[in-house]
Amino acid sequence: MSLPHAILTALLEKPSSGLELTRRFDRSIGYFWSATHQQIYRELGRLEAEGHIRALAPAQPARGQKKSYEVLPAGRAELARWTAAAQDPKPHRDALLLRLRAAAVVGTAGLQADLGRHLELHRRQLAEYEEIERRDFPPGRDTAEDRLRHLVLRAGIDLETFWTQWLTQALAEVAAMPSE
Amino acid sequence: MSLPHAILTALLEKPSSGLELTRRFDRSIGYFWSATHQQIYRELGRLEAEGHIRALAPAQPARGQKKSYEVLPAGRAELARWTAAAQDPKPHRDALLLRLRAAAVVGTAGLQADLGRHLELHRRQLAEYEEIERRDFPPGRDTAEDRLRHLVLRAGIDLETFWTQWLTQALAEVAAMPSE
DNA sequence: CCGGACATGTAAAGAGTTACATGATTCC
DNA sequence: GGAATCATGTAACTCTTTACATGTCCGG
Repeated sequence: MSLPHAILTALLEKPSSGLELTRRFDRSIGYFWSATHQQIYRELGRLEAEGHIRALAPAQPARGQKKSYEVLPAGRAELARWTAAAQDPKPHRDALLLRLRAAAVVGTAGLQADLGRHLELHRRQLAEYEEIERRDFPPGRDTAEDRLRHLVLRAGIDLETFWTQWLTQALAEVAAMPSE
Repeated sequence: MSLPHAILTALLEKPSSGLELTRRFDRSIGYFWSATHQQIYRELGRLEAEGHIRALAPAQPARGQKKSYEVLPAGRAELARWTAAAQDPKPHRDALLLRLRAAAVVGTAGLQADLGRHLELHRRQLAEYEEIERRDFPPGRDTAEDRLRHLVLRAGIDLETFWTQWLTQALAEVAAMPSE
């Protein structure tokens, strides 16, 4: 149940329309909570019905018309409540690790190419995060908000760093094996 | 679409009944692909209908009767196909990172306790993985299967190590902030 | 006035979660 | 024979994904 809270956070950072939110979920927020435009429109409808957000610019709500939303006090309160509430971590699901375990049983034939592709994807993501860090978090700025957001970005950087290293090692191991 | 392949892998490692699989998904396999017993029974039914697995010990298939399954050649072939096929990584979803980003907007009040709880959970998971490494991967063993499974376990260990370090730093940062 | 980009949605299928139901076995 | 445990399963719900539908606006 995190999607509504992801949307509330995004709207508090900046009131937006559905499509603008979709774009921000393709970068920024989406790096750790992805969502498609269908999910976003549905959830915007629910949040409005619950009184957590409200449409700005009361143009006629026609189909091709842009509709922007802002967060109401009730929405901010709900987000604060959720942020502070205890939540158990969700169990992981990682298809790549599963595939390696499967490969231990059925053989590694054909696996190398996709491992290499994943390595390249993680390298690119890492480069993108590092670019964001250079741009948005130059040494010296020091508000509480900056430190928190930088911490989140550091998690992304460190995780991508881990995956590039792990995949490099995995590729070396798989390359050294008979294809069976 | 990875659950059937997780089950095929588990059944190839060792033919099992639904409940035995459920238990193994609570350790081992479940560390990177979790599943509940309801999912497992539903999927066992599908896999049997598709001819990928078959029930062993042809006792009458009554309700409280144990029913074990083994993988058929078609199931092994499907698993090999899936293992080698190119797959895009699924986008991440991490509620804790989202909460930190939300806290940058609504304040960090109440967050510390749950960060500490998560840190403790990750420490325990790390200790469990390290225990498994000591037990199952003593220096010297060197089959291809061992190396692959060890690689998967190392990913678990390194990820948990990352989270304990990251959470330690996050706690320090949050503790140093005014609660707003 | 038409094609493409912008913008908001609907429908249906798939995957995962939660709650509950039912029968068999074993131990007291 | 009653309670606890083992074992398999159903049902309902939520969340996510994929494909499609519809309307607006703007440039040429």
